Amino acid sequence: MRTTASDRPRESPARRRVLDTATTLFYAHGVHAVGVDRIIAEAGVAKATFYNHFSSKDELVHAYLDEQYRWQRRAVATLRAASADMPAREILLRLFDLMIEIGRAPGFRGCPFINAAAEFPDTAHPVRAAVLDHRTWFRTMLTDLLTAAGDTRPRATADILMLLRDGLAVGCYLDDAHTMRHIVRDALGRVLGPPGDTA
Amino acid sequence: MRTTASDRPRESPARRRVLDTATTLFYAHGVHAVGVDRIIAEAGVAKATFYNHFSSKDELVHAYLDEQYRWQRRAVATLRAASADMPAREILLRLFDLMIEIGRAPGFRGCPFINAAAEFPDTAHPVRAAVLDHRTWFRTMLTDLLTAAGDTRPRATADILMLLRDGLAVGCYLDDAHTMRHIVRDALGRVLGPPGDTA
DNA sequence: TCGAATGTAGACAGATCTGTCTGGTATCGT
DNA sequence: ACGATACCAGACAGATCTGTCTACATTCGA
Repeated sequence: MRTTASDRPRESPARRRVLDTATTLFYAHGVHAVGVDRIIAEAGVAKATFYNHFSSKDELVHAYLDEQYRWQRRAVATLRAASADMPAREILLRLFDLMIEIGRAPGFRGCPFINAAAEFPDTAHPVRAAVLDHRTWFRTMLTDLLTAAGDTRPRATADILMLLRDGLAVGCYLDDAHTMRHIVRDALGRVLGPPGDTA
Repeated sequence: MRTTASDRPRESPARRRVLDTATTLFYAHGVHAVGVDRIIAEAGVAKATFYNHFSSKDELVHAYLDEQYRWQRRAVATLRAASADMPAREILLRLFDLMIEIGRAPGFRGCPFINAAAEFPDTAHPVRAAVLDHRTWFRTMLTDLLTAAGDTRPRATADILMLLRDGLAVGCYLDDAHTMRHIVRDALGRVLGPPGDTA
């Protein structure tokens, strides 16, 4: 059973090019710094085509974040599938390793959701709703993993891991991304306690 | 000895109004979302006057961050002066309490430096240099406090506290700022270890 | 073969952006 | 009294912003 259709917008080569280009440009330069003209020029798409697929720039921004969300969920699903036979604590450590790996990659510019929120102050804006959705998902996933790992206060610990996650994203962008692995491992060790500890 | 003058730009009522207005607008809406026209209109200042005090909008942005930096150093200096007779660990806890208090205030929109960095990708831009200066200062201050508190690895711990600081700023903006106090206290307890512990 | 869908190219409107410039006014020290 | 300084008001240039529109080309299924 294919689930390509219905709820998600129709796929087309032009739409794909626009979304890919917008993703690159929005992330690299910020949303407000990139105009529609530049996006369609680099995507090689006519303006009418653009507005045929997206009713406004705001909708494109929302689609950009939606796709980021989708990628992250897929990445986490892949990680969990590949680590199915491992203890939950190990999966957690690998999750943070994965985030640091991403943060060390050239061109990393922080968390796209945090960055977008910095540019969209209106909490009623769909972009902010997308940011909240993403955060809720991530926090819930952390809580699940911590529960499976036997953490006695999984929700409290998940809130702390959210601090580390956000700090990791900012730190990889603004500080030395190479030292971040040690820092985060140290932090995780202190926050989670010694291995096998259920406190 | 007054140090009001020379190195810092000349003070004037018009300049003051411009900088205050820009601070409010830049922080509330983001730098790129606020134009010079709006700033001078709300500041009640002529355009020529604006460009007489600031050679460009970029310079105004830099002045905005510079002032934020100044405010934070003053706030920390005040805190340390008021807590001079307390153990360093207690000062650290109060420092984070202060940050959370700020983060809970209405209109809080995250760390102005992190937000500015999200809008300025060019690492060679003066704005990014200002962000780095601020981070270096803050990390150094944490290291000093941790050293005074008898932490055995003050630099490593300071790096972790940077994670918490950044996560705190993001979390107060995007999540429930009211629960952040408990979360951060919990995190500090785990990261710093039990009171009196020098590990 | 025809019509619908999808695409390109680009003019256009109306607003807003940064930065420059002219001209007039008020204040203040000397 | 006078010159310097600071300020206000606003026109202006040139670019760029979002979004709409016209006109035409291509593809493909019925």
